[in-house]
Amino acid sequence: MGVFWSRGYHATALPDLLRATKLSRGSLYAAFGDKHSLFLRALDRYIADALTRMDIEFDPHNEPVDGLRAYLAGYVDRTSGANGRRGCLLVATAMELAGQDAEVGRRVAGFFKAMEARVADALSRAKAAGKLADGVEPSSAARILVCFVEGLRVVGKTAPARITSQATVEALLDRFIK
Amino acid sequence: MGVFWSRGYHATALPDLLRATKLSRGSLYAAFGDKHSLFLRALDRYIADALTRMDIEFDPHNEPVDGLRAYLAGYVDRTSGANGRRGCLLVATAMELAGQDAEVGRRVAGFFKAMEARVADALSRAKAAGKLADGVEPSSAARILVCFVEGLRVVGKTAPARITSQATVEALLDRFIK
DNA sequence: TCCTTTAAAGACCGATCAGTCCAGATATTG
DNA sequence: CAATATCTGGACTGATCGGTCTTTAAAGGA
Repeated sequence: MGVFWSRGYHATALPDLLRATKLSRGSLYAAFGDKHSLFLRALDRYIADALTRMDIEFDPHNEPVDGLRAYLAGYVDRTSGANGRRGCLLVATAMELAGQDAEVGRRVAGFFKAMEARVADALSRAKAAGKLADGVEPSSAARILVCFVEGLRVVGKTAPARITSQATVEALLDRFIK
Repeated sequence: MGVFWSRGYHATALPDLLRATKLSRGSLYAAFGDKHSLFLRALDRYIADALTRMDIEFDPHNEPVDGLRAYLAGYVDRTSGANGRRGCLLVATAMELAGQDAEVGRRVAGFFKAMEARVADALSRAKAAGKLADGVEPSSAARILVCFVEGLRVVGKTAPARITSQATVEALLDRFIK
Protein backbone atom coordinates (compact mmCIF):
# COMPACT_ATOMS: atom_id res chain seq x y z
CA MET A 1 0.00 0.00 0.00
CA GLY A 2 2.76 2.37 0.99
CA VAL A 3 4.38 2.09 -2.42
CA PHE A 4 1.31 3.21 -4.33
CA TRP A 5 0.81 5.76 -1.60
CA SER A 6 3.81 7.90 -2.22
CA ARG A 7 4.36 7.23 -5.91
CA GLY A 8 0.93 6.83 -7.47
CA TYR A 9 -0.33 4.10 -9.73
CA HIS A 10 1.52 4.67 -12.98
CA ALA A 11 4.82 5.49 -11.34
CA THR A 12 4.82 2.30 -9.30
CA ALA A 13 6.50 -0.50 -11.23
CA LEU A 14 6.39 -4.23 -10.58
CA PRO A 15 9.87 -4.33 -9.03
CA ASP A 16 8.72 -1.72 -6.51
CA LEU A 17 5.78 -3.91 -5.57
CA LEU A 18 7.96 -6.99 -5.29
CA ARG A 19 10.35 -5.20 -3.00
CA ALA A 20 7.49 -3.84 -0.90
CA THR A 21 5.56 -7.09 -0.61
CA LYS A 22 8.67 -9.27 -0.36
CA LEU A 23 6.93 -11.64 -2.72
CA SER A 24 8.24 -13.24 -5.84
CA ARG A 25 6.77 -12.24 -9.14
CA GLY A 26 4.89 -15.51 -9.48
CA SER A 27 3.49 -15.42 -5.97
CA LEU A 28 2.30 -11.87 -6.34
CA TYR A 29 0.36 -12.69 -9.48
CA ALA A 30 -1.01 -15.86 -7.88
CA ALA A 31 -2.16 -13.89 -4.86
CA PHE A 32 -3.56 -10.74 -6.45
CA GLY A 33 -4.15 -11.38 -10.13
CA ASP A 34 -2.62 -8.27 -11.61
CA LYS A 35 -1.36 -4.83 -10.78
CA HIS A 36 -4.76 -3.22 -11.07
CA SER A 37 -6.42 -5.67 -8.69
CA LEU A 38 -3.61 -5.23 -6.22
CA PHE A 39 -4.04 -1.50 -6.46
CA LEU A 40 -7.76 -1.77 -5.77
CA ARG A 41 -7.02 -3.88 -2.71
CA ALA A 42 -4.59 -1.26 -1.46
CA LEU A 43 -7.10 1.49 -2.13
CA ASP A 44 -9.87 -0.39 -0.35
CA ARG A 45 -7.68 -0.89 2.66
CA TYR A 46 -6.68 2.75 2.68
CA ILE A 47 -10.33 3.76 2.58
CA ALA A 48 -11.34 1.28 5.26
CA ASP A 49 -8.55 2.51 7.52
CA ALA A 50 -9.61 6.11 7.05
CA LEU A 51 -13.26 5.37 7.75
CA THR A 52 -12.62 3.35 10.89
CA ARG A 53 -10.33 6.10 12.13
CA MET A 54 -13.15 8.56 11.62
CA ASP A 55 -15.59 6.26 13.35
CA ILE A 56 -13.33 6.38 16.38
CA GLU A 57 -12.90 10.14 16.22
CA PHE A 58 -16.62 10.68 15.79
CA ASP A 59 -17.65 8.06 18.33
CA PRO A 60 -21.20 9.03 19.44
CA HIS A 61 -20.17 8.58 23.05
CA ASN A 62 -17.76 11.46 22.81
CA GLU A 63 -18.37 15.14 22.38
CA PRO A 64 -18.91 15.83 18.67
CA VAL A 65 -16.84 19.00 18.89
CA ASP A 66 -13.96 17.04 20.35
CA GLY A 67 -14.36 14.60 17.49
CA LEU A 68 -14.14 17.38 14.95
CA ARG A 69 -11.05 18.74 16.65
CA ALA A 70 -9.41 15.30 16.63
CA TYR A 71 -10.40 14.80 13.01
CA LEU A 72 -8.86 18.07 11.93
CA ALA A 73 -5.80 17.59 14.14
CA GLY A 74 -5.24 14.28 12.39
CA TYR A 75 -5.24 16.02 9.04
CA VAL A 76 -2.84 18.66 10.31
CA ASP A 77 -0.54 15.88 11.39
CA ARG A 78 -0.77 14.07 8.08
CA THR A 79 -0.28 17.16 5.95
CA SER A 80 2.63 18.86 7.68
CA GLY A 81 6.30 18.48 6.90
CA ALA A 82 7.47 15.05 5.82
CA ASN A 83 4.05 13.47 6.34
CA GLY A 84 2.56 16.04 4.02
CA ARG A 85 5.17 15.37 1.37
CA ARG A 86 4.31 11.68 1.43
CA GLY A 87 0.86 12.65 0.26
CA CYS A 88 -2.41 10.83 0.27
CA LEU A 89 -3.24 7.74 -1.70
CA LEU A 90 -6.85 8.74 -2.06
CA VAL A 91 -6.31 12.24 -3.37
CA ALA A 92 -3.51 11.12 -5.67
CA THR A 93 -5.75 8.39 -6.99
CA ALA A 94 -8.67 10.74 -7.42
CA MET A 95 -6.59 13.02 -9.61
CA GLU A 96 -4.72 10.30 -11.46
CA LEU A 97 -7.37 7.68 -12.13
CA ALA A 98 -10.85 8.62 -10.96
CA GLY A 99 -11.69 10.26 -14.26
CA GLN A 100 -10.68 7.31 -16.42
CA ASP A 101 -11.14 4.23 -14.27
CA ALA A 102 -14.77 3.68 -13.31
CA GLU A 103 -13.90 1.09 -10.67
CA VAL A 104 -11.67 3.62 -8.97
CA GLY A 105 -14.06 6.49 -9.53
CA ARG A 106 -16.82 4.76 -7.64
CA ARG A 107 -14.57 4.06 -4.70
CA VAL A 108 -13.33 7.62 -4.51
CA ALA A 109 -16.80 9.08 -4.79
CA GLY A 110 -18.05 6.64 -2.17
CA PHE A 111 -15.31 7.62 0.20
CA PHE A 112 -16.03 11.33 -0.07
CA LYS A 113 -19.70 10.65 0.48
CA ALA A 114 -18.99 8.50 3.51
CA MET A 115 -16.65 11.05 4.99
CA GLU A 116 -19.11 13.85 4.40
CA ALA A 117 -21.85 11.84 6.09
CA ARG A 118 -19.74 11.27 9.18
CA VAL A 119 -18.76 14.91 9.44
CA ALA A 120 -22.34 16.01 8.87
CA ASP A 121 -23.52 13.69 11.60
CA ALA A 122 -21.00 15.05 14.06
CA LEU A 123 -21.97 18.59 13.10
CA SER A 124 -25.66 18.00 13.60
CA ARG A 125 -25.01 16.48 17.00
CA ALA A 126 -22.93 19.52 17.81
CA LYS A 127 -25.72 21.76 16.62
CA ALA A 128 -28.23 19.91 18.78
CA ALA A 129 -25.94 20.56 21.71
CA GLY A 130 -25.88 24.25 20.81
CA LYS A 131 -22.19 24.20 20.05
CA LEU A 132 -22.30 25.50 16.49
CA ALA A 133 -22.03 29.14 15.52
CA ASP A 134 -25.26 30.82 14.51
CA GLY A 135 -26.46 30.03 11.02
CA VAL A 136 -24.21 27.03 10.47
CA GLU A 137 -26.03 24.31 8.60
CA PRO A 138 -24.52 20.84 9.22
CA SER A 139 -24.77 19.38 5.73
CA SER A 140 -23.24 22.29 3.84
CA ALA A 141 -20.67 22.81 6.58
CA ALA A 142 -19.71 19.16 6.20
CA ARG A 143 -19.09 19.67 2.50
CA ILE A 144 -16.95 22.67 3.31
CA LEU A 145 -14.87 20.69 5.78
CA VAL A 146 -14.41 17.79 3.39
CA CYS A 147 -13.18 20.12 0.68
CA PHE A 148 -10.95 21.88 3.15
CA VAL A 149 -9.21 18.78 4.44
CA GLU A 150 -8.70 17.40 0.95
CA GLY A 151 -7.28 20.76 -0.05
CA LEU A 152 -4.97 20.54 2.94
CA ARG A 153 -3.63 17.32 1.52
CA VAL A 154 -2.92 19.05 -1.76
CA VAL A 155 -1.09 22.03 -0.38
CA GLY A 156 0.47 19.64 2.15
CA LYS A 157 2.48 18.29 -0.76
CA THR A 158 4.59 21.42 -0.49
CA ALA A 159 5.35 20.45 3.11
CA PRO A 160 4.10 23.51 4.99
CA ALA A 161 5.08 24.09 8.61
CA ARG A 162 2.90 22.30 11.08
CA ILE A 163 2.26 25.47 13.01
CA THR A 164 0.79 27.12 9.92
CA SER A 165 -1.69 24.34 9.23
CA GLN A 166 -2.55 24.24 12.88
CA ALA A 167 -3.36 27.92 12.94
CA THR A 168 -5.38 27.62 9.74
CA VAL A 169 -7.48 24.85 11.20
CA GLU A 170 -8.02 26.88 14.37
CA ALA A 171 -9.19 29.82 12.31
CA LEU A 172 -11.55 27.59 10.37
CA LEU A 173 -13.04 26.05 13.50
CA ASP A 174 -13.56 29.51 14.94
CA ARG A 175 -15.95 30.20 12.09
CA PHE A 176 -18.11 27.17 12.81
CA ILE A 177 -17.87 26.40 16.52
CA LYS A 178 -19.42 28.59 19.16
CA MET B 1 -1.27 21.48 -22.32
CA GLY B 2 -4.72 19.93 -22.47
CA VAL B 3 -3.24 16.47 -22.85
CA PHE B 4 -1.22 16.61 -19.66
CA TRP B 5 -4.19 18.33 -18.08
CA SER B 6 -6.64 15.48 -18.15
CA ARG B 7 -4.23 12.55 -18.11
CA GLY B 8 -1.30 13.56 -15.93
CA TYR B 9 2.38 13.34 -16.68
CA HIS B 10 3.10 9.62 -16.60
CA ALA B 11 -0.07 8.64 -18.39
CA THR B 12 0.63 10.97 -21.29
CA ALA B 13 2.69 9.22 -23.95
CA LEU B 14 4.59 10.71 -26.84
CA PRO B 15 1.95 9.76 -29.44
CA ASP B 16 -0.60 11.70 -27.38
CA LEU B 17 1.63 14.75 -27.45
CA LEU B 18 2.24 14.42 -31.18
CA ARG B 19 -1.47 14.23 -31.84
CA ALA B 20 -2.15 17.20 -29.57
CA THR B 21 0.61 19.43 -30.94
CA LYS B 22 0.21 18.25 -34.55
CA LEU B 23 3.97 18.14 -34.68
CA SER B 24 6.23 15.43 -35.91
CA ARG B 25 8.40 13.60 -33.45
CA GLY B 26 11.53 15.33 -34.65
CA SER B 27 10.02 18.81 -34.60
CA LEU B 28 8.68 18.36 -31.11
CA TYR B 29 12.11 17.43 -29.79
CA ALA B 30 13.71 20.27 -31.71
CA ALA B 31 11.23 22.73 -30.26
CA PHE B 32 11.00 21.60 -26.65
CA GLY B 33 13.93 19.35 -25.87
CA ASP B 34 12.21 16.52 -24.11
CA LYS B 35 8.98 15.46 -22.50
CA HIS B 36 9.88 16.89 -19.14
CA SER B 37 10.72 20.32 -20.53
CA LEU B 38 7.53 20.35 -22.52
CA PHE B 39 5.63 19.49 -19.39
CA LEU B 40 7.25 22.33 -17.49
CA ARG B 41 6.26 24.71 -20.27
CA ALA B 42 2.69 23.51 -20.07
CA LEU B 43 2.70 23.83 -16.30
CA ASP B 44 4.13 27.34 -16.46
CA ARG B 45 1.48 28.39 -18.90
CA TYR B 46 -1.24 26.87 -16.77
CA ILE B 47 0.06 28.74 -13.74
CA ALA B 48 0.41 32.00 -15.63
CA ASP B 49 -3.13 31.71 -16.96
CA ALA B 50 -4.49 31.07 -13.49
CA LEU B 51 -2.62 34.00 -11.98
CA THR B 52 -3.65 36.49 -14.64
CA ARG B 53 -7.24 35.33 -14.28
CA MET B 54 -7.01 36.03 -10.57
CA ASP B 55 -5.45 39.41 -11.22
CA ILE B 56 -8.52 40.27 -13.22
CA GLU B 57 -10.92 38.93 -10.64
CA PHE B 58 -9.11 40.73 -7.83
CA ASP B 59 -8.54 43.93 -9.78
CA PRO B 60 -8.01 46.67 -7.15
CA HIS B 61 -10.48 48.90 -9.00
CA ASN B 62 -13.30 46.52 -8.24
CA GLU B 63 -14.97 45.61 -5.01
CA PRO B 64 -12.86 42.96 -3.27
CA VAL B 65 -15.96 41.07 -2.19
CA ASP B 66 -17.11 40.90 -5.80
CA GLY B 67 -13.68 39.64 -6.70
CA LEU B 68 -13.91 36.88 -4.13
CA ARG B 69 -17.34 35.94 -5.42
CA ALA B 70 -16.07 35.79 -8.99
CA TYR B 71 -13.04 33.81 -7.91
CA LEU B 72 -15.13 31.21 -6.12
CA ALA B 73 -17.73 31.14 -8.89
CA GLY B 74 -14.95 30.34 -11.31
CA TYR B 75 -13.93 27.36 -9.20
CA VAL B 76 -17.52 26.19 -8.99
CA ASP B 77 -17.65 26.32 -12.75
CA ARG B 78 -14.41 24.43 -13.18
CA THR B 79 -15.22 21.73 -10.65
CA SER B 80 -18.77 20.83 -11.58
CA GLY B 81 -19.92 18.12 -13.91
CA ALA B 82 -17.77 17.47 -16.95
CA ASN B 83 -15.41 20.35 -16.17
CA GLY B 84 -14.80 18.85 -12.77
CA ARG B 85 -14.07 15.46 -14.23
CA ARG B 86 -11.42 16.95 -16.49
CA GLY B 87 -9.57 17.94 -13.35
CA CYS B 88 -6.81 20.40 -12.74
CA LEU B 89 -3.30 20.21 -14.07
CA LEU B 90 -1.87 21.86 -11.03
CA VAL B 91 -3.47 19.67 -8.41
CA ALA B 92 -2.79 16.52 -10.41
CA THR B 93 0.81 17.59 -10.79
CA ALA B 94 1.12 18.44 -7.11
CA MET B 95 0.03 14.95 -6.16
CA GLU B 96 1.88 13.13 -8.91
CA LEU B 97 5.21 14.89 -9.09
CA ALA B 98 5.67 17.65 -6.53
CA GLY B 99 7.12 15.26 -3.98
CA GLN B 100 9.73 13.79 -6.29
CA ASP B 101 10.52 16.47 -8.84
CA ALA B 102 12.10 19.54 -7.27
CA GLU B 103 11.61 21.65 -10.39
CA VAL B 104 7.89 20.92 -10.26
CA GLY B 105 7.70 21.21 -6.49
CA ARG B 106 8.99 24.76 -6.56
CA ARG B 107 6.47 25.78 -9.18
CA VAL B 108 3.56 24.26 -7.30
CA ALA B 109 4.61 25.78 -4.00
CA GLY B 110 5.11 29.13 -5.70
CA PHE B 111 1.66 29.01 -7.20
CA PHE B 112 -0.05 28.28 -3.91
CA LYS B 113 1.87 31.09 -2.30
CA ALA B 114 0.96 33.50 -5.09
CA MET B 115 -2.68 32.54 -4.96
CA GLU B 116 -2.78 32.87 -1.20
CA ALA B 117 -1.21 36.31 -1.43
CA ARG B 118 -3.83 37.50 -3.89
CA VAL B 119 -6.70 36.18 -1.82
CA ALA B 120 -5.20 37.63 1.35
CA ASP B 121 -4.88 40.99 -0.34
CA ALA B 122 -8.50 40.97 -1.44
CA LEU B 123 -9.57 39.93 2.03
CA SER B 124 -7.65 42.69 3.73
CA ARG B 125 -9.14 45.25 1.38
CA ALA B 126 -12.55 43.81 2.20
CA LYS B 127 -11.76 44.04 5.88
CA ALA B 128 -10.69 47.64 5.52
CA ALA B 129 -14.06 48.29 3.90
CA GLY B 130 -15.78 46.63 6.84
CA LYS B 131 -17.13 43.84 4.72
CA LEU B 132 -15.68 40.91 6.62
CA ALA B 133 -17.43 39.08 9.41
CA ASP B 134 -16.21 39.84 12.90
CA GLY B 135 -12.98 38.15 13.88
CA VAL B 136 -11.95 37.14 10.39
CA GLU B 137 -8.24 37.54 9.90
CA PRO B 138 -7.27 37.98 6.22
CA SER B 139 -4.11 35.88 6.11
CA SER B 140 -5.50 32.79 7.82
CA ALA B 141 -8.78 33.13 5.96
CA ALA B 142 -6.81 33.22 2.72
CA ARG B 143 -5.15 29.93 3.62
CA ILE B 144 -8.56 28.47 4.36
CA LEU B 145 -9.92 29.57 1.01
CA VAL B 146 -6.92 28.23 -0.89
CA CYS B 147 -7.30 24.84 0.77
CA PHE B 148 -10.99 24.90 0.12
CA VAL B 149 -10.78 25.60 -3.59
CA GLU B 150 -8.06 23.03 -4.11
CA GLY B 151 -10.20 20.57 -2.20
CA LEU B 152 -13.07 21.46 -4.49
CA ARG B 153 -10.90 20.40 -7.41
CA VAL B 154 -10.29 17.06 -5.76
CA VAL B 155 -13.89 16.22 -4.98
CA GLY B 156 -14.78 17.78 -8.33
CA LYS B 157 -13.16 14.73 -9.90
CA THR B 158 -16.30 12.84 -8.90
CA ALA B 159 -18.31 15.32 -10.96
CA PRO B 160 -20.69 16.72 -8.35
CA ALA B 161 -23.76 18.70 -9.36
CA ARG B 162 -23.11 22.34 -9.97
CA ILE B 163 -25.87 23.38 -7.64
CA THR B 164 -24.25 21.51 -4.78
CA SER B 165 -20.89 23.21 -5.16
CA GLN B 166 -22.64 26.50 -5.59
CA ALA B 167 -24.51 26.10 -2.32
CA THR B 168 -21.35 25.00 -0.55
CA VAL B 169 -19.50 28.09 -1.69
CA GLU B 170 -22.40 30.27 -0.62
CA ALA B 171 -22.34 28.68 2.82
CA LEU B 172 -18.62 29.25 3.06
CA LEU B 173 -18.84 32.89 2.06
CA ASP B 174 -21.56 33.38 4.65
CA ARG B 175 -19.03 32.53 7.32
CA PHE B 176 -16.56 35.17 6.18
CA ILE B 177 -18.47 38.01 4.58
CA LYS B 178 -20.65 40.34 6.52
C1' DT C 1 15.20 26.03 -62.94
C1' DC C 2 18.32 24.41 -59.44
C1' DC C 3 20.18 24.58 -54.98
C1' DT C 4 19.55 25.15 -50.08
C1' DT C 5 16.87 24.86 -46.10
C1' DT C 6 13.16 23.09 -43.39
C1' DA C 7 10.14 20.04 -41.66
C1' DA C 8 7.29 15.71 -41.81
C1' DA C 9 7.00 10.66 -41.39
C1' DG C 10 8.28 6.92 -39.43
C1' DA C 11 12.04 3.37 -38.91
C1' DC C 12 14.81 2.39 -35.32
C1' DC C 13 17.20 2.11 -30.51
C1' DG C 14 17.81 0.49 -25.75
C1' DA C 15 15.20 0.46 -21.64
C1' DT C 16 11.42 -0.79 -19.18
C1' DC C 17 6.69 -1.96 -18.73
C1' DA C 18 3.08 -5.72 -17.12
C1' DG C 19 2.55 -10.36 -17.24
C1' DT C 20 3.93 -15.61 -18.08
C1' DC C 21 6.52 -19.55 -17.34
C1' DC C 22 9.72 -22.80 -15.69
C1' DA C 23 13.65 -24.98 -13.35
C1' DG C 24 15.15 -25.70 -8.96
C1' DA C 25 15.09 -24.93 -3.99
C1' DT C 26 12.26 -25.75 0.04
C1' DA C 27 8.72 -27.43 2.92
C1' DT C 28 5.27 -30.72 4.00
C1' DT C 29 3.49 -35.08 4.54
C1' DG C 30 3.28 -40.02 4.75
C1' DC D 1 13.60 -41.15 3.85
C1' DA D 2 10.83 -40.55 -0.14
C1' DA D 3 7.03 -38.43 -2.54
C1' DT D 4 4.48 -34.52 -3.17
C1' DA D 5 3.05 -29.95 -2.96
C1' DT D 6 4.57 -25.14 -2.71
C1' DC D 7 7.17 -21.34 -3.41
C1' DT D 8 11.09 -18.67 -5.28
C1' DG D 9 14.28 -16.32 -8.48
C1' DG D 10 14.74 -15.11 -12.69
C1' DA D 11 14.56 -15.92 -17.74
C1' DC D 12 11.44 -14.69 -21.15
C1' DT D 13 7.54 -12.36 -24.10
C1' DG D 14 5.33 -8.81 -26.60
C1' DA D 15 4.19 -4.22 -26.10
C1' DT D 16 5.30 0.37 -25.23
C1' DC D 17 8.10 3.80 -23.28
C1' DG D 18 11.16 8.23 -24.35
C1' DG D 19 14.40 9.63 -27.56
C1' DT D 20 17.38 9.59 -32.05
C1' DC D 21 18.17 9.45 -36.82
C1' DT D 22 17.42 8.84 -41.66
C1' DT D 23 14.78 9.33 -45.61
C1' DT D 24 11.84 11.99 -48.29
C1' DA D 25 8.84 15.57 -49.56
C1' DA D 26 7.96 20.52 -49.58
C1' DA D 27 9.12 25.24 -49.70
C1' DG D 28 12.12 29.39 -50.56
C1' DG D 29 15.56 32.06 -52.76
C1' DA D 30 18.65 32.99 -56.57
